[in-house]
Amino acid sequence: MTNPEKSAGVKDIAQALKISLGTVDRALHDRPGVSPKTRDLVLKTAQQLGYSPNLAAQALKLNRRLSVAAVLPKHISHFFDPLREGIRYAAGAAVGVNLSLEFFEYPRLGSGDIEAFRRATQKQFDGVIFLPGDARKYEPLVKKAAQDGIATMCVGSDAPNTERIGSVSAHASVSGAIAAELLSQNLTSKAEVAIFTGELSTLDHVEKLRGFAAALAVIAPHLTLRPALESHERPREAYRQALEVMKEKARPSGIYISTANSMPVLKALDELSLLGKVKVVTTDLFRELVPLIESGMVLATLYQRPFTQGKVALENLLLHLLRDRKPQPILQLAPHVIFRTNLCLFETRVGTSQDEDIEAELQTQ
Amino acid sequence: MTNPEKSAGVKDIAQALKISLGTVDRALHDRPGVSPKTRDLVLKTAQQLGYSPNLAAQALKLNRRLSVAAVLPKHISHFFDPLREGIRYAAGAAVGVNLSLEFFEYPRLGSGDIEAFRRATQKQFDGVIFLPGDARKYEPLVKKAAQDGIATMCVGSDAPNTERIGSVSAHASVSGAIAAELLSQNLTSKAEVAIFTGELSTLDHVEKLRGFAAALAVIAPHLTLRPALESHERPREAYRQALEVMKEKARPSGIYISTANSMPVLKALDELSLLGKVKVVTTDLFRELVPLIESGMVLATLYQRPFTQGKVALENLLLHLLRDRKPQPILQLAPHVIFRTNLCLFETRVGTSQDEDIEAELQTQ
DNA sequence: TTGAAAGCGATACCAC
DNA sequence: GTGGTATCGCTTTCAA
Repeated sequence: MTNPEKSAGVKDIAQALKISLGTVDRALHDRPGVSPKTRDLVLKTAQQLGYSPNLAAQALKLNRRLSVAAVLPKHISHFFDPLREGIRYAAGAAVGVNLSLEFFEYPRLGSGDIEAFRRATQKQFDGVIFLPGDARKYEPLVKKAAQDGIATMCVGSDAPNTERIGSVSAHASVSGAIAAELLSQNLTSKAEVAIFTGELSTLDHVEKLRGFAAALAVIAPHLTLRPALESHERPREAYRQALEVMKEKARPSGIYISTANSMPVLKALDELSLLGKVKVVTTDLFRELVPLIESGMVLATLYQRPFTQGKVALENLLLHLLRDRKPQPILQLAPHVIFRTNLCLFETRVGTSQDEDIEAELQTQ
Repeated sequence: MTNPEKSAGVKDIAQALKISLGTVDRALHDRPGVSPKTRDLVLKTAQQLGYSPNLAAQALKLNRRLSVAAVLPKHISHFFDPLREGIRYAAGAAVGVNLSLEFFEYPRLGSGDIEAFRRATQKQFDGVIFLPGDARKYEPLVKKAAQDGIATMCVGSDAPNTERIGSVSAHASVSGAIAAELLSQNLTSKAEVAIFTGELSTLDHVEKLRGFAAALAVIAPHLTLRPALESHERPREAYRQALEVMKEKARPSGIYISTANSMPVLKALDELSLLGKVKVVTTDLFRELVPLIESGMVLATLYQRPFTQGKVALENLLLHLLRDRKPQPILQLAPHVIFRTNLCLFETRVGTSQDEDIEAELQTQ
């Protein structure tokens, strides 16, 4: 039994067994060129002595250098800017790796994303972080990347059943379910509710719809759900649809907007003088939304924590790249429910958050 | 201009200037024994070359060893166990430090806490993480610790205007305000609401009361607040008070329990067949609460993220101890609002979460 | 004021 | 199969 204050290193094991450092190293790492007997002996004494490798020394010697690409859209910037910052933050916090990070941008989901991904995977990066819009389209590309030895990590949404090494996103169906619960709490009598979504080919949006509908059915039988309104992320379309549906005599009393593209809908409501009369739950947080939440015109918004998503995505990618390649971790973050009363904790980040805001970002991550 | 792929090190600077490594190091670290001229020259070229120190090498050479104590109560375990785990997690993730962590325990807040803190600060730790119950009583102790060169970090609550190097807690007044908003959403007509609190000498509890009352006044003028009920964390007392107040003819329609000690109150409600009829918002999450949230008997609970609190507390303490001692960061985490619909994301941790649950912990941190 | 060199702990290469 | 040893980049001590 040695000094328990100081954890043992390879040297200690070698001394204890009167063998060389090289042998100890080989045994510990299951490398060829060591007899089974000595291997077991080393492993056992390592256990006994409480061996734990000095990570700093390990990192120094190995001198790993990794290159990672992040392929993300420019829009919507209030979501992807903090996400990128989360990635940068995690990159800065990474110790013992010489990490080179390259960002690839494309205008928006569905326009140039596949091409950007292809461009990124052609340069031999060690890992690529990307947002799978239409997941099906990425299947062959991710497969090819995996064959080329490029680890791919989904962020913002998932591409299930592909060779990606993991994914990080806000839990979509739970987001939808929370929206349903909030509306049910605020609409006590029989009423109709509507959901405005973006693109039902995006897994994330289907899941939100699913979660919303399911929760309504279970906990709010007094609320009936209208057919989902798909705006395809086009503001005009969303505005038109909102005007149309809200002008009806039997208009919905509650609305869930499951995409960040909520302003057109809110504008329509405003013009019809329905803001505040109709209960609205939105998604994400951005500058224009702030006064609406503060004044109670919007009941709540479901914050998808883009900074944390980016941070966690890179952290896990590095874990995969540096340590043993484990089975795919599918992380689904708990969305933050932002009301007018806790808005202040998130408000610092509504602008494209810069520099000093990192402290604040960390506070609510 | 050198290869931009690889960031420059001390060696590169030395070579560029044809001076020795020692001089470069002295200049970079503003150590004595270097002429102002060469110092500036080194600093300038460091800038030009994009010098960034190899943290692994730095850590290896410095071989810092730090000792940290965490002084926390045994009860309530569903809060402090995950908090301790968060501390352990951060300790495990710390690279380049030989960290020795020692836990001090005492039965509960107010019984043995001061003594435990004193015991911990007598052994010369580099840092101490503790929960300031009655903050006033800690003032002289924290001052003494600071004089002895021990960095103290508050967790769970804060001890303002003391020499602690920082604090991490859930934002208390916002917690109270959210509770008010939830009740106001669920009680639309004129009604009374009650708040059950623990100890009004604890800053955290006063703040929750403050936030609750303030938000009620602003956004829910139709709700009137009864005088706060202080249980002093005694279950019997809470139960008695609950029975008494809920038996009245003009009983409250909404209840906010701002302490984890909510079961006695819920038991009283159950016995009076008021569960589900009275709107209840609780604090924290533990096994017994789960079915009540699932069934809608409890509207929501405000989760104070103990794991994250512990993790962040140690992370910041280490930051202070290793890097430059910065001004005190007061971190107030955004509490998670847990409804029946997002309960599933938090449920994994209701037992005293063990081993494998870390992944889940991280998911919702 | 500056230079040279030893070593932190783990790894990998080359002898034997 | 095993032992010795140079090396990663930085800090620090000792000489000059």
